[in-house]
Amino acid sequence: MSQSDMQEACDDTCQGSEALDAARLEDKMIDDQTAVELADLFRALGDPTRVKIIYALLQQELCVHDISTALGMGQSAVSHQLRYLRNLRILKRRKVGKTVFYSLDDDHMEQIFVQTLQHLKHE
Amino acid sequence: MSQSDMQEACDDTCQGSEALDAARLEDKMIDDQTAVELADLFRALGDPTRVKIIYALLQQELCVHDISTALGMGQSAVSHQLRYLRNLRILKRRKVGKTVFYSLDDDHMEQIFVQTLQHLKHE
DNA sequence: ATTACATATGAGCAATCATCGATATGTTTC
DNA sequence: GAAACATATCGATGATTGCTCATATGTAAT
Repeated sequence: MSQSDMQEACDDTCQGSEALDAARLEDKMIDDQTAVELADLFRALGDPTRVKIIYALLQQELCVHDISTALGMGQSAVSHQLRYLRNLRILKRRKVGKTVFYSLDDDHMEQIFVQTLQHLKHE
Repeated sequence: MSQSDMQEACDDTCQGSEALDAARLEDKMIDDQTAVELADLFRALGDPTRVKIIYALLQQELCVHDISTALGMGQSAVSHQLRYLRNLRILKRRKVGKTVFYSLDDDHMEQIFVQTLQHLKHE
């Protein structure tokens, strides 16, 4: 309660915000659903295991077992993450006999990784 | 244990993976630290509130109160997220009197958002 | 100094999540 | 059909996290 009072009052005193009436701010806001979808996608990349999986698949198609071996992780954990990434249409499957090959479903991932790696290196 | 047995055995039978000896896979893997740092960055973008904050700041510098108002959230919650994003050098501060203006510390975010929004729209 | 404002911080709680172990499904070979 | 293999799924658990409430810090005006 004391917070909303504070906010009301600030509308009159905040420097720099006179130029922004509420209407203008609304216009520049991202809509809720898009924000959630964006966040869901980013969160999918927000785990070291999934980063490693995607990075490996950036270079070549791999089967579950090979990913599991490469990461030194249990097959179950890897399979869970693969399903997770597939549900978000980041990965796709290709079945050959009993083996399932995973690969990227989209070529945006490469650019996203490149940009983010640049952000890391810089500064 | 039964899992590693399964993995050993698969090395001989997995189709398509004959071309990948362990050494080659190692070479194409991302190193652990980089994976963690990448994941940390992505996780920072993996929340609707933070997405909204960054999206708003993509267009203009804003003070804490204005962000708080725009998102319809408590000042404390916003302040916490701002600190979080600042620690990862995604945002920077500029102080004017009692007001603190936040803005992006880097111009990579725009590209990252553009690419990821494209991934969303497509398919 | 006192009051009001703007932001920052700390503790606690509910919810989410990554992993593991065990088991299930699907496929090939014998 | 039975056995072996590859992957998928289920349940449980420890760890992380986003928010709220309360309070602290810093700044400006009277």
